[in-house]
Amino acid sequence: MIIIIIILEKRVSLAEKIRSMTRQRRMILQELQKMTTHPTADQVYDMVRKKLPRISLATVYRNLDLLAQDGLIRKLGTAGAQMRFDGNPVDHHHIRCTRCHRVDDLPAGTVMVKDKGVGERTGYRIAGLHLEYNGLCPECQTEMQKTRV
Amino acid sequence: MIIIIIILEKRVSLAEKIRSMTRQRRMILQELQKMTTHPTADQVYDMVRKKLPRISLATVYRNLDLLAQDGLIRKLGTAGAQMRFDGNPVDHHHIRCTRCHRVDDLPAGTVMVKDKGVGERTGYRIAGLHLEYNGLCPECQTEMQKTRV
DNA sequence: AAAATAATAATAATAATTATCATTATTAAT
DNA sequence: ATTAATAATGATAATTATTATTATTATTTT
Repeated sequence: MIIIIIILEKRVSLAEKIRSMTRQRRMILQELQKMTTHPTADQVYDMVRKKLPRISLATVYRNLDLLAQDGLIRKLGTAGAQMRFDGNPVDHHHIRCTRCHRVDDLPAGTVMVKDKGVGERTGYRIAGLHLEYNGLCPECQTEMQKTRV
Repeated sequence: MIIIIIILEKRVSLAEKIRSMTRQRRMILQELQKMTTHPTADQVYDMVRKKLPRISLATVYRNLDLLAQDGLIRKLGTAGAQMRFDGNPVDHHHIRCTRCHRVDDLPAGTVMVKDKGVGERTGYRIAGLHLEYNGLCPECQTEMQKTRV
């Protein structure tokens, strides 16, 4: 008689893991959806604290991140990253790798931005614009393939 | 007899103040112009240190900032700022005030981005793009007028 | 040459974000 | 339902990038 014992490191689930919607997470989402000001994490914290006074700032940061991962909210801009500098002051656009964070130039003429009355519609006195693509760079694409099963 | 004495807080020059090009500033500019990698401040620091071993990281930060102010180099992205979150996950663009840093939505249909073969030309697997205008918001425009002489 | 101004190097301070970890809550298994 | 396993939280420490401070050195102006 042969007995095979398999010990799994983790419990296995065939279905995709669904994140549990905790009171805190729900409240953060609710409050953020009410605001149209594109708040910072500590501004969200201040709002949520009125409803859940014992919530921690770390919980707010963690959940904002998870909610963004799940596509329920968005992070703005390319902030969070470290500042980068370009020795070429002539207007041009960039593309940034989501994995290794390297930044490349977009060849001139690759993109065309056409706007009509941004200043008029927003009331802003326009100074400039910033356009950045993001994706997986060639090197990281091959790296990803190696890692795949 | 009336004697009027005017004591100026600063020496006054009719011409625009021209920043002196120090050895350190020149070297930072030179090295940055050689690099096409859009380096971070500490990467510039590492390069420049090979030539000027006694230079300080703070000097690198300071001069990168001044060089950007003078338009000789560029800062990338909207980093440096604090991360902001948007409760609306639907694709749309933004405009940010350079003075008070508030962020507003751009009304749908204000901007059209047309690109041809970004993936093909760069080798990246494109995931998305981020477009952000910047300028002076209505409130800051009036504030600026008040401050004017 | 002397006085005034500006820039630097070294380092301390700040501020935003992330990591740690004991405790509590939630989910799954028996 | 009870127990075991997993995940999330709150509190706080740690980290990291950047900015501020300051005594000293360099550069300009008078």
